[in-house]
Amino acid sequence: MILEGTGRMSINSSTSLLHEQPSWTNEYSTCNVSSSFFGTQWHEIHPQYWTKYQVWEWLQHLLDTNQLDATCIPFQEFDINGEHLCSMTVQDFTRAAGTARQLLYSNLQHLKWTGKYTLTYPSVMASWKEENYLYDSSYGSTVDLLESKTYCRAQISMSTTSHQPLDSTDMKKTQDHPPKSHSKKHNPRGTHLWEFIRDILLNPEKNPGLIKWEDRSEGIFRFLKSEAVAQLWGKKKNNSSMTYEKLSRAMRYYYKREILERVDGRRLVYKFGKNARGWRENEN
DNA sequence: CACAACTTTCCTGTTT
DNA sequence: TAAACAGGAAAGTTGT
Repeated sequence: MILEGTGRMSINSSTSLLHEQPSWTNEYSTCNVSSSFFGTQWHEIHPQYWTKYQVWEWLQHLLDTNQLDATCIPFQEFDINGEHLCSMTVQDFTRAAGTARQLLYSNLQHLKWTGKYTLTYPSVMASWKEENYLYDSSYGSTVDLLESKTYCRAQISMSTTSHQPLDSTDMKKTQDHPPKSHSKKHNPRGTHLWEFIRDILLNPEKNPGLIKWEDRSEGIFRFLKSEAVAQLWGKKKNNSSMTYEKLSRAMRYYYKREILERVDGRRLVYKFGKNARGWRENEN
């Protein structure tokens, strides 16, 4: 709706669409959703209504499409139906889902979030595209993002007993360092680009496959929908002409400041540097 | 108003 | 060939 059909720019990079889809949108044709054990396949219905078997299918699908070893997911923790699965909190996932918790949680949130389930493959993909491109109605303003982030953070901090505020935009540290005369640093327009990117990564509920962790512990991530992220960034800055071209120039300036490190040879891949804060799972 | 921080915009050239 | 990547240069925005 926003730019569809204007022909001026593609919201998505075509390479992302064709080859680098988010893990959970990977080719259905290759994911051997063979089972119609209960008449429907797991991706055709809302997770809420999955049987235990379909929960298992979903897990298996994630393993397959992400080329993960089965040991990444403790299947015994998921001997549950969809209703139970959907009631799991971030804490539950942190406890139960092993190293794949981030993937499982964000994927499930996405599936719950899209809320469109049809019976044909093309329709499924169409709804995916729609959701992922026309995110604005539910994505709303970045206020939504921040509010949701805050909520997510609250849950995370409860579950990890972390006392470290992950965010540097909403609130300032109050105890660590002796406060300067001014508690806030110079921070034009509220949030810096790298914080904006970080917050998308940390906010699975509102990250419909825009950016994905490549290596969570190393802080390596990849843009899946580069132009969509740029549009969102532009929205935050009230700049409708933002593009990935321009956004990426700002990203490159971060190399010198060591907020980002170069990742050579891989397009759309960046890595947080020593001066980027708040992205680690157990920071501080 | 000046200034600094942080982009944003534009551009030319290179790489994938 | 189209997208990305690289940076230089300069203009724009915003908080102090």
